[in-house]
Amino acid sequence: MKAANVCFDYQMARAAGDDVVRRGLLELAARLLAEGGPQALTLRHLAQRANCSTKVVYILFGGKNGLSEGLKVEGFARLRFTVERERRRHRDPVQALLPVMLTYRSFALANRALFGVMFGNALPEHVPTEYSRQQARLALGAVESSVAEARAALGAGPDDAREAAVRLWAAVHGPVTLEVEGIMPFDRDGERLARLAVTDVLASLRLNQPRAATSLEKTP
Amino acid sequence: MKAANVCFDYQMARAAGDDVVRRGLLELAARLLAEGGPQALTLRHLAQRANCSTKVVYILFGGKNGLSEGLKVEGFARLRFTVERERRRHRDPVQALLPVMLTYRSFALANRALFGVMFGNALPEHVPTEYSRQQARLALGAVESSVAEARAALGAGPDDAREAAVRLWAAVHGPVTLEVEGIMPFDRDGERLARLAVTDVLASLRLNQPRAATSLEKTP
DNA sequence: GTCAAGATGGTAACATTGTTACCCAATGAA
DNA sequence: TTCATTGGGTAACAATGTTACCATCTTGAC
Repeated sequence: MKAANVCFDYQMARAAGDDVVRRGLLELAARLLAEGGPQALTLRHLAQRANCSTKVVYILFGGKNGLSEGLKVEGFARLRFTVERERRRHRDPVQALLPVMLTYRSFALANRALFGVMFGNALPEHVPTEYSRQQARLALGAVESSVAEARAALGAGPDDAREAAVRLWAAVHGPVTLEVEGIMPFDRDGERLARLAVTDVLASLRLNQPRAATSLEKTP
Repeated sequence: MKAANVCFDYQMARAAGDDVVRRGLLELAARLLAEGGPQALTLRHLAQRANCSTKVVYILFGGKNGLSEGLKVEGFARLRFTVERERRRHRDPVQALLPVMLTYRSFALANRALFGVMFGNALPEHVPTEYSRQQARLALGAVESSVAEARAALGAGPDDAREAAVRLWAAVHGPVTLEVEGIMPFDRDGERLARLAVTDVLASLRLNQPRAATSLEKTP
């Protein structure tokens, strides 16, 4: 049997241990998803492209639910990485907040299908596991750190960085979801709507303007 | 064959014309969806409960895609009705804005599965038609009217009521989606998050406070 | 070194889905 | 009356997730 795919060959990866196989299958699954949408992610397609049988998915992931779960976790890990990278690109943590949140939109547009798996119910009847929710929390943690840094730099801002992060996340999630799912009524500039959504919340949190950095102590 | 369902019997509705059949099938489909989630909405289930064959769905809707489309349109019609009803319950159009937007959340919680069909891709590989997008626009129109009324009452507010409506819609859509899909990291009060999201945008639009109603002309 | 036991994984069958080919019946027009 | 057309039921088909069965391969005890 000839190798069916240059990206990942099961028979080759098998020699390197289960972790490599798992990772390779997940990457291939993500590629199938990106190429042909959710309907293209079939156990048989995956097995064929990976040069193995569908049984392997059942051994390593326990079935398609497990594979979806793995994809979800993978997606949140990538999102977290993307957000963190953008966060590090900025010196001023206050000025960083807006671009960091807009990274959410870039990620969604660049990984539409994966985004659909992570948030929408692109894969039918998938029950999210506690583990995947934990991964989502980790991704949100990057935003939370960003908020905390900005607050520290301003000497002001919300007490509850976690709640502020959730509000920012939710604010950007709305327009991005509407845009990426193609439901946005009245075609509008998605980037502009996302930016407005973020700045509205930032203004409410008093995290928008890098007002002349006062060296006051934190006590009022 | 005995009647399989008290809600809708195909053989009985047939005598009343196609529109009744279409409406009855849609209502039954929505009920199946609400009762058992997207996986319970099967053409065979639907046909069995309706006491007919799956062929009828193909004749009236053209297949499952058409049925999903019909459900989507039905959902947007219901959403619009709900929003309009809430809008009429208030005298002061400015004070109405927040409860009107929160109706979005009530609707999503009361019709989780239908909401998933309307916005998430709960039904696989559904391509939204221009007609369904038009229905979504109609539902958004209710919000737009609400914004326009508030602006008129205040003698101020955004010039572009449509853009303001889209921003409000997107703002509330984020937290509601995260809540209803069960992805909200760190369990939070969904109602509070939705309210904050709306008020943040309202503040940005200067539509929040019914500041002492000035009888000034609109010119500055 | 040999043999048994357990894991690994491929094949094929099964149940369920959307979809459609085939066919029957009814209804209306010529 | 007869024929054609349309509505609609049955059953078959293709694709999918899942699993029973079985071959093969490793591995550890004696």
